Amino acid sequence: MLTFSTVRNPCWRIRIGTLKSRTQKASKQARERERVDVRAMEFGAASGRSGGGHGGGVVKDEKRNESSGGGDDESRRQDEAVDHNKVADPVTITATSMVETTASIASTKNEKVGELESAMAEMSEVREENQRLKTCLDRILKDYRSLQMQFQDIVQAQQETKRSPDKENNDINDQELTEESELVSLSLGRVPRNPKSEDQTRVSKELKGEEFKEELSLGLDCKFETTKSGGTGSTTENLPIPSPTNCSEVPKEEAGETWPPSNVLKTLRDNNGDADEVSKQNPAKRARVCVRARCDTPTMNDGCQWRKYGQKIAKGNPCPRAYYRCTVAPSCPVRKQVQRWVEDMSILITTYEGTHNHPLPLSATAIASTTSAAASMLLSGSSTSRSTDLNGLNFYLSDNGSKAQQYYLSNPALSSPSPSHPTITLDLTSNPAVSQFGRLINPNYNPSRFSSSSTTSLNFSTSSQSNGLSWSNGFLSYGTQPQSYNNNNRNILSNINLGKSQQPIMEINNIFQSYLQKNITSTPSSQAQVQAQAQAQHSLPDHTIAAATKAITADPTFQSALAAALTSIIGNGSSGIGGTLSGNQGQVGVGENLSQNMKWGELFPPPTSTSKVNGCGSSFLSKTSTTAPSTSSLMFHPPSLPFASSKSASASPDNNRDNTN
DNA sequence: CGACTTTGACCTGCGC
DNA sequence: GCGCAGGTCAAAGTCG
Repeated sequence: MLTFSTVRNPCWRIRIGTLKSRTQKASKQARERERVDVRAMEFGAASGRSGGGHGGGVVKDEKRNESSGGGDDESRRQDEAVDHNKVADPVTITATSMVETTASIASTKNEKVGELESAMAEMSEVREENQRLKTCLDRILKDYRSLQMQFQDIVQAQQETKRSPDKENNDINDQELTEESELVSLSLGRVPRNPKSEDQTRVSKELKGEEFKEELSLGLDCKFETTKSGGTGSTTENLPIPSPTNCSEVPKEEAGETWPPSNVLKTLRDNNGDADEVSKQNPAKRARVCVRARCDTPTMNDGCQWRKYGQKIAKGNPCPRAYYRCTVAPSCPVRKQVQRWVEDMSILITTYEGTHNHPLPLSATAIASTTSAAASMLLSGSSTSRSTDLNGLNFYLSDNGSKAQQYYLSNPALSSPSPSHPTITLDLTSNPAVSQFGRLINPNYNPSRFSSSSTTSLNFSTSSQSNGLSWSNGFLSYGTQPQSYNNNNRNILSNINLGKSQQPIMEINNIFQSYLQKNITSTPSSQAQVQAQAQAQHSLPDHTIAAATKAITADPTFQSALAAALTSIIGNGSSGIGGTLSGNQGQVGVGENLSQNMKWGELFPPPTSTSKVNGCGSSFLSKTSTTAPSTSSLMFHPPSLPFASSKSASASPDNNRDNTN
């Protein structure tokens, strides 16, 4: 399974290679020494026999010096001995030199043997470590499989439980659930498979249960975007949904038709009014997601492969706007525009348009999921001011610029410049967490240049306000308020290290945030909850992990939501939980996910109580700390796993290209 | 030589 | 209808 040849960590390869080369070098040197020694002995014997063959000895010495490079102490000693032979008794001197030579040979051999032994010891250490890793891997795999089985059992049980009452409204529910299944992949930023496929159908049926609806709503907060009527979200019913399609991340097949390339548009335009009709019906397909992030490279590395097809000086900005199109798939309609912000050249504005019609690279799913969520909010909003609590996420939509929080930069030129292009801007520039996100989307990003943040884990934070993820004046922003209980809770999961890409961290983090916000934004059901929240601000940092674990374990709903997210992350085309919930089209293999297959059972044991959702959040909050987020982190994998994080954003193959754009 | 970038020309939508 | 600005095309140039 895991052998030297399959070790992915380049450091290991280097180490092993060094060991090998060192060992080979040592043995080679020892062999050469032996050869030289043999020659010296032969020479000594010959000279002893002949008693006067110096001329031949000199010639040999010259040759030997040439062959040994002339820098060898032994050779020098032998030369000296030979020279001495010229004046002293040849037999005595030869014997002496032989003794000396033998002694030096012995010492040299001892040295080399020592070197070899140490190298061998190192090798054996590596082997042992390899063995340990194998064991660890096996254990993780075992855990993963058992969890997979448990999850399937639970799903089947719920399916059976809910099947009978659902039969009455089967048709309606099927339709709704198909929509929900679409939504699953939306916020995860992945391209789902054909909704007609078995997995999707299965998901649809599984999602009939109320719990699943809630699970999804916890973490996958984009669901309201395509809910036409009577959706699952409490506040979605009254929202004017401009279109059943999403703008940026809705899969093409499911959205019916999205953002075609210009040539397609041209073709459609030529075919009389069909395209116009479609565009009228689906104005949202032109929605854009604008990501503003500090970036010291020409473009952000968002994991996708882009080809520049144009550049233009836009009005009001001396910096040219570059146009890129996604080249991961030839027919991918996604385009992006990249432009420096005129007021701060260190800020890069990247505007995404369209939906990828291909599996996203792992490193691309982070930004895709983020933009997806943002786009969905954009589409769900309207021009009127509104505050809405959607499944725990509290969004604020307003046209009133005065309501924008001070940290959220607002540039009217950037937000919704055109009615046909409603734009949402993700402002990732005003927050220490932004530096982390900036690192995520751009491995060359230097946070120290822009931020004083020193956290070591991805901190994709939200505001500490109850509505941590704020929408204001067209800007979806991640808060920068001083830390409070929410902030600290957030940081617990912010520091979860899945040992692979940072993208899953974001997804889990988002879900966790959603969960927290759901609990926080909802009116505390009791005074105890209020007190718990207040206490959370004064609790100790040591409690963070325990508190998080407790909260997670105490709340089956959150567990399920987290499980759903994880399975979607881990998931691939298999028939397991991943295949059930993920639309990742199998782009992530099981092997690559091994590091993510954390010991779920250990970390999140089955709930032992019948805690309710809201209460759980408070209990969790009451145990969390107010100190720096870096004080604790939940590691889902052994830190020494060398095969982790091999596919982080920094490893994206298009880094360089993007950086040179 | 293929992939990619550059850049001027062209197309389209929108406001006046 | 005209002009402007955004967006796209495609030939030429560049690079590995």
